[in-house]
Amino acid sequence: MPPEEHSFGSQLTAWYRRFQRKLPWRETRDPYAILVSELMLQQTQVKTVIPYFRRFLVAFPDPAALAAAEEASVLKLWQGLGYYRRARYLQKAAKAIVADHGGRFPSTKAEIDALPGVGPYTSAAVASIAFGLPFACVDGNVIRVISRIAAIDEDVGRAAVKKRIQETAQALLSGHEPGDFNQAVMELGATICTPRSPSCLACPVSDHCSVVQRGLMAEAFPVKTKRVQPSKVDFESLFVFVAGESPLFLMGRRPDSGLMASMWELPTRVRDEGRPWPEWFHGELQYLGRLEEPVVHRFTHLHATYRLSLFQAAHPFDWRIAPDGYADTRWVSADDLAQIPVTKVFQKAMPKIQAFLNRKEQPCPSETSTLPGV
DNA sequence: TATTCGTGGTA
DNA sequence: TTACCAAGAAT
Repeated sequence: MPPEEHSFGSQLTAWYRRFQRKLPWRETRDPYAILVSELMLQQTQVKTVIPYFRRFLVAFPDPAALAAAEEASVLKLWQGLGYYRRARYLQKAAKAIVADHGGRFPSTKAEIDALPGVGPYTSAAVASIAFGLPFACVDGNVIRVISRIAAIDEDVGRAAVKKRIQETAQALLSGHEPGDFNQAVMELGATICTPRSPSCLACPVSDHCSVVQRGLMAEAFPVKTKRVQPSKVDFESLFVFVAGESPLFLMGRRPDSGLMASMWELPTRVRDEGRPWPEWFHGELQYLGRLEEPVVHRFTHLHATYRLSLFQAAHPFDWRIAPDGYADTRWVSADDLAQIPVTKVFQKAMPKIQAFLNRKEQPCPSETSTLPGV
């Protein structure tokens, strides 16, 4: 039986259909495009994702195109978006769609759920948005909205509380168009029922909200336990270059698992004063100096500082630093940088290196080097 | 269940 | 400056 006109779901979906933001992934029902958007949107803000989404679909318009691509070219399009394993999962999913489903996107909840990188949220989102299947998705927005609607004052990190939120969302979805309902809850969380300073006066479902009805503070919900403090780590990095018409410098490809997997960066290791760089270091290189200020970068679980030392080599040489675990190393030119996926830390470091070299070369402007930008 | 995965925005 | 968090999943 259909829900009442003034029910939570009816009022919310009506609001959504009228006031929803115009977003690129809302202009298609192609399940592959929806999947791409959902993988990109994991822990990542809408505004950040939009240009990445457009570029990605131009380069890889369907699962077959993505499945056939070089991994490096996939990571290149993901460069700067973070959580790079998502890019690898997405390509794995495309390969699975080609291999296991003949290139046709699977249309059942169980099959979607089995795709790499697809968890409870993404599975429900794709199933509901692309196929109209009645599964409520629960992301950070939904947790916030439901915890306020129901005034849930228990820690949402607990499994039992998450289950309650999931079940509440599922019950509220009943009888409504699943894709619109799910997106409506998230849209409400993103634009009205925000973490701080929510706009309760503009909320289309405040009549149904326990927090509003009881005069509670919306910002007190959801209840979360505090996070662990990020640890601090000092790194030291090398910029080793060979001058010339087309200058080259050394880069390493990180291992295919762990932090920034498979991304390229300047040769870097955990700082250990007193430990010399390997033997090849001696004789081959001319020391140019080090950057005065380290490059600082904050990850979610790590606060990192990178101290950079600069060297010049007469010729490219065989470089081995296997003990520090690079999957590959290369002498890179400016043209190469357009192809190689690099970390944000590298992008932060390059201008500082350029500035250092420019200062050093000022006495000889005629020899001004043309080191590549990022 | 807890940790490990990036980066950008906000107060 | 720090803390928090954003359309989470894998291990």
